[in-house]
Amino acid sequence: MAEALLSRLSRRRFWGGFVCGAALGGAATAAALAAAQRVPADRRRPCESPPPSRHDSSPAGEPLREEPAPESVLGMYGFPVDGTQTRLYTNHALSYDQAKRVPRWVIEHISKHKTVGDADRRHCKFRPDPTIPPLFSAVNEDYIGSGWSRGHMAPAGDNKYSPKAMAETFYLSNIVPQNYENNAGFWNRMEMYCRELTERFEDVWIVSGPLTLLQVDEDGKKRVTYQVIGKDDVAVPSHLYKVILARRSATSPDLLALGAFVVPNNPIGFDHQLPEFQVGIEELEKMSGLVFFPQVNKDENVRNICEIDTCRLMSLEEFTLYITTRKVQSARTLERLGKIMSELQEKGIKPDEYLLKVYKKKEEELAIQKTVEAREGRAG
DNA sequence: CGGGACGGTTCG
DNA sequence: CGAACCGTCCCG
Repeated sequence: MAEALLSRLSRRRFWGGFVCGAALGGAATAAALAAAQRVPADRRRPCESPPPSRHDSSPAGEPLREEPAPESVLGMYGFPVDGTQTRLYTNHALSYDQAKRVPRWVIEHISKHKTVGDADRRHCKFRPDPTIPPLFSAVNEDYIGSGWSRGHMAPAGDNKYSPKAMAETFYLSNIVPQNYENNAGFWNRMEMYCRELTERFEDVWIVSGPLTLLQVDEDGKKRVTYQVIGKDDVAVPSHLYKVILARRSATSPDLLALGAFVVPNNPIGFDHQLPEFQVGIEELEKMSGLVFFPQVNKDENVRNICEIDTCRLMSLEEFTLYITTRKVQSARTLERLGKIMSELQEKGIKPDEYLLKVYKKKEEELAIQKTVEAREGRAG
C-alpha cells in the first residue's frame, strides 16, 4: 500500500535528525534546561554548562525556586497564565493546550475491572469541558462537518465500570480531531490491545496525546504546519502518540513494561502492526516536549513491552468477528440481525463459537419480542 | 469497539 | 418558536 510506504518514509524523515541529540538524551536535556533556569544568569559565565540534575518534579504552575523570592516588582501584576496545569477527573487527568484547543497529554490508569460494566457510550454526549474557559474551549460545531472525527485520548471503553468516569471522557478537553478510519481502525485496535494488557498486568498506565510534527518541504526546509478547524481553530494533529506502562502486580519483582508509539493521523490498514510504530521513549520526549513517567528510572527499571508482551493487534478477521458480535448484541429486530450475519458471510468470515452463541441467544430474544408485539397488536 | 445522522419530544 | 435533549438508526 502506497500510503503505508509514505508514512514509513515520512517517519524516517521526521526522526532522522534526532540521532546526534541522542548522546545527551531528551530526558537529561530537559532536566539540564530546568536546572539552568534555576541558576541566575548573572552568576554564570557565558556559555557555562549547568551541572547535571535529576528531573524536576515541581507541581505545574509553581515557580521553580530554591530560596524565598526577594521583594520584586517583576511579578507584582502576575505572570502569564498558560492553563497547562494538571486537571483531574474521575479516571483520567490531562494538561490542556489553550492555543490548540486540544489536550497536550491525557493519562489514565486501567485495570481489569474498569473495562467491564454497564456504562454505555450511547448515554454520553460530546460537550465542552465545563472547567475550560470558553475563550479557549472547543465546541462540537468545530468538529461537525469538518471532515475530522472527535477522537478520544482516554477512551470511553476503558471506563465501563463508571458512567461518571465515561461521561467525563466525552469532554472536548479529552478529544482531538482524528481521521475517521484511523479512529475506528488502527487506533481502536491499539486501545483494544491496551485493555487486553489488563489480563496479564494488574495495573496499566497510558498517556495519549496529539503531535504536530515537522515535515521537510520541497525546498529542504523543515516546517510545522497543521490544519485548524471550526470557528475556534482547533488544531488537527499530524500524529498521535501513546505511552504504555504496565506493572505485573504491586508485589511482583518483575520490571515494568514500557512502550512508546507514534501513529500518523491517517488511515492505517490491517496489514500494519504495532511494533512498526514503536519509538524510543526519549525520541518521543524530544518530539513532544514532555517527560513521561518521570518517577520511573527508564534505564534500569523497565523492559520493552514488545519484548515482554505481544504488541499484537487484532487481525482483520478477529476485529470483524469482535465488531459483528457487538452489533449482534445491540440488534433490535430480526431483520437487522439477519443483515448483520449475511454481511459477515459476504466477507467470507465464518462465525466463531462465541458469536454463534450470542447470535442464537439474540435471535431467540427477538423472536419472543416479536410474538409479544403481535399479541399486543391484536389486543390493542 | 470506534464514530456518525436523524427524528420525535421536551423545555424555556 | 428554536434549542436542547434523547433514543434509534446506520456505518467501519
